[in-house]
Amino acid sequence: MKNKSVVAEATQMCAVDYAFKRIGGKYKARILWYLNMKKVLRYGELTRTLPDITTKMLTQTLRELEDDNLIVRKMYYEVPPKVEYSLTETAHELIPFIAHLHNWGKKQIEKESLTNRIHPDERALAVCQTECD
Amino acid sequence: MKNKSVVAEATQMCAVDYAFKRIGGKYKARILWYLNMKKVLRYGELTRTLPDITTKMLTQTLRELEDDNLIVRKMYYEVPPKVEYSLTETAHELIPFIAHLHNWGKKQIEKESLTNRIHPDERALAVCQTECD
DNA sequence: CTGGATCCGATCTGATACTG
DNA sequence: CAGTATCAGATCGGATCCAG
Repeated sequence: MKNKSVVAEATQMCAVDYAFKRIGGKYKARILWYLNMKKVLRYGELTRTLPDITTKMLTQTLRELEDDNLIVRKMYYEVPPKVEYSLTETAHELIPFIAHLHNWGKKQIEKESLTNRIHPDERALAVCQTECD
Repeated sequence: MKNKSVVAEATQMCAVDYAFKRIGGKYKARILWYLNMKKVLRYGELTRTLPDITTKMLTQTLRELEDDNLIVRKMYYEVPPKVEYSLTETAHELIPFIAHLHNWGKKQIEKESLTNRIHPDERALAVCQTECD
């Protein structure tokens, strides 16, 4: 049951390293990014927003983000259950970074499309660009 | 011998995800960060700058960064051998974000030191802060 | 609807020994 | 000095089934 929270075992490492450990999971940055755009998302919405994630990974990632104080989990005791996730203030401070990273990534992807004769309109990007932008 | 370069298999993913794949390795951001500070580093210098890395990981990481066009490897055919690593232009565009991440990480670490009664002067941070700042 | 639990292969990381 | 090679351990990620 031990989540691998990074907080509370910090220190002894470079701040850059630390930061990456905290948001460097396979889906963490994306989840933060989406949460920033939509402000609030329910579990099911996240599942649909990240079509490639399994429930296990989503739950696990959300727990780690929560333990690391980057997201807030708000439960409504109803039937059927309802849970909402949103960013913490700490996470908000990270958004500019993720935004820049996103722009940089987009630029690089476009650059590759040109040099590798991959047509940008090949449907590949379409899925996510609509989500990201 | 296949290095796991991210370039050329891009697309089909979110730009944030893509960017993270490219600089998200365990040591990648740190190496870029140090290279930015020192401009040029030799293999041995990198080994000393990242005291916890093994030669295998260092070599592997450097190769991936090189394949992904983030660092330049310059060999001097001398005895003893000499190799210098430096950032590419593309990588330079990334530095502001890493700096941002670095500041965020530092802030969080300090915050933790307060709440978790870990004394900041416990030698833990000393090693790296002198390198990072 | 929002997860938890388990099993298992893939991937990543490290320790150690060796080399031009 | 700047790596390479090999083996093994650790961690990650996914599939599947189950539950309040």
